[in-house]
Amino acid sequence: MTACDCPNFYIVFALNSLLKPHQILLQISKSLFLTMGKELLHQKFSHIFDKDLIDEIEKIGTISTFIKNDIIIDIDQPLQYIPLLLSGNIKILREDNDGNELLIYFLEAGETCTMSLTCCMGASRSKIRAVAEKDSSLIMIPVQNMHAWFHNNESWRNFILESYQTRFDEMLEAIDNLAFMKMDERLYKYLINKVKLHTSKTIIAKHQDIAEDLHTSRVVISRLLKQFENENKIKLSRNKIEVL
Amino acid sequence: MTACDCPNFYIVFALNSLLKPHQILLQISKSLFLTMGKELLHQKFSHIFDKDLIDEIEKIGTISTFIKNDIIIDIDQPLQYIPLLLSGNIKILREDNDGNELLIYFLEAGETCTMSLTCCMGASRSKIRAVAEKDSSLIMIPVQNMHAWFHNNESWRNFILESYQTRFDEMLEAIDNLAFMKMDERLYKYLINKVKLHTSKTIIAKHQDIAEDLHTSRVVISRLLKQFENENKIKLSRNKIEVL
DNA sequence: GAAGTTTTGTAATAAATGTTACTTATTAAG
DNA sequence: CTTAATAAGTAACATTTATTACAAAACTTC
Repeated sequence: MTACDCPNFYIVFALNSLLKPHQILLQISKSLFLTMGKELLHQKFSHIFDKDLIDEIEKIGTISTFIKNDIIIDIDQPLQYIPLLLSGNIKILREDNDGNELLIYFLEAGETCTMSLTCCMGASRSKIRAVAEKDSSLIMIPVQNMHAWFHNNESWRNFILESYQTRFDEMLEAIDNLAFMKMDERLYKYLINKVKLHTSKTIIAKHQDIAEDLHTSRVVISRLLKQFENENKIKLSRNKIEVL
Repeated sequence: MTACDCPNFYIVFALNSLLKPHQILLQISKSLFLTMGKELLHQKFSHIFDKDLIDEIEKIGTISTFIKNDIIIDIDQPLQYIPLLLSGNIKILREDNDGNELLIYFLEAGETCTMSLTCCMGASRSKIRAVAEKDSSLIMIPVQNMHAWFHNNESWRNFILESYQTRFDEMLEAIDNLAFMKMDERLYKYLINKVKLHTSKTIIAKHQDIAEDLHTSRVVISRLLKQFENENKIKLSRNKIEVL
């Protein structure tokens, strides 16, 4: 009997990463898992895609799940699927030759990664790294379908164009941040952004992690965070930042 | 008799800018002017668009010319036309609230400004400034046509997608430059880029202009250029940099 | 709860970039 | 040719960010 024939089996979240002790395996039925995914697909995308397309995505797409910090797509990895984000958040990072990282933007549920669009179009490899910011679920669409839909489905075409536009704006914002803002402003904006994204005043992160996202050093971040605390903008504790 | 009825009249380059003494008015016939534009359209775009589309562009598009340093599109300006670059080069700049500029990328003949695509799609205003880097000619397509073609012409659709991809890559490169490179590297890359673009080893520019493109101060550029000269990478004179 | 590990705090210093102020060179205009 | 305007050179200093080094605090593990 294969896993597929069994109505109840363990869905192991994030098969492509090592599980850490605190990461609990959930015992759910495969059908429940798929139902949840489809539910999310309808919820997040039914106002974007027409009925027929939703049905086709449901039929063709495969659902993948990732836990926090999983690498979803890495740099230079060839892309055969377009991901639609059903739940969670994904951060899109750039890396230089020396391994320095920089956060470019976040993806939220109901969005796609435009980078993967450009890669799939040009049959090239990923230029960015996508990392799960929270536990996340995706529905993956094979490139062939994506191409076909682009030529025969208007709602898909509009979705792609709107995605490009959103991402373009975010890239411009990333450029503005780097070119015109000092590190303290960049950090504060980063904190506010995180708070919005997680709809919680409390950010769970180490100074080191933040330093990597902003491509600076841990000491710089600690220094600035302490300064923010003195200005009563935030409250610091180990692994935790509360934005006031 | 209006200008249009006259077979020979002065085409004033860059009607939207003040002419400087050295800028010569060319006396050419209107029909020659249009013929040249159409010739360029065929030359630069016939391998991109199908025959029918070229014909339609020829019929619908209006040709505009700009001289060096003309502002073609400014920030917050509403966009009703998509420009296709027939000849010359255009630089795309970003500006912050304090008026600081930053060069994002250059456009070459045969390309379009993807920014204007995103703006036209969303019926929003320009987020960037486009400045003629050389004397340039454009063919302008009204937004309505652009929309229609997107839905019924595959070569146009592919052109748009490829434009997005090119521009995306260039935005990523701009981000890399800002995030990972020091000013000396950024400046050297800028010089090399200019040399390639103008297919000439000699760059005609003031240190102040370069400083603005890279969003730094004139003194910093002068210092670094002098350093490059000492390293025999370039040769400096007033308003001129020769790359060796 | 002792020992080890991880995270944060902080000072001292270095390097990169930005600013000010002034001089010198080059070109343009009369 | 002289004067004025513009561009470039340069020194001194300020600010921002990066680096190094180490100590203190907060958690983990046994």
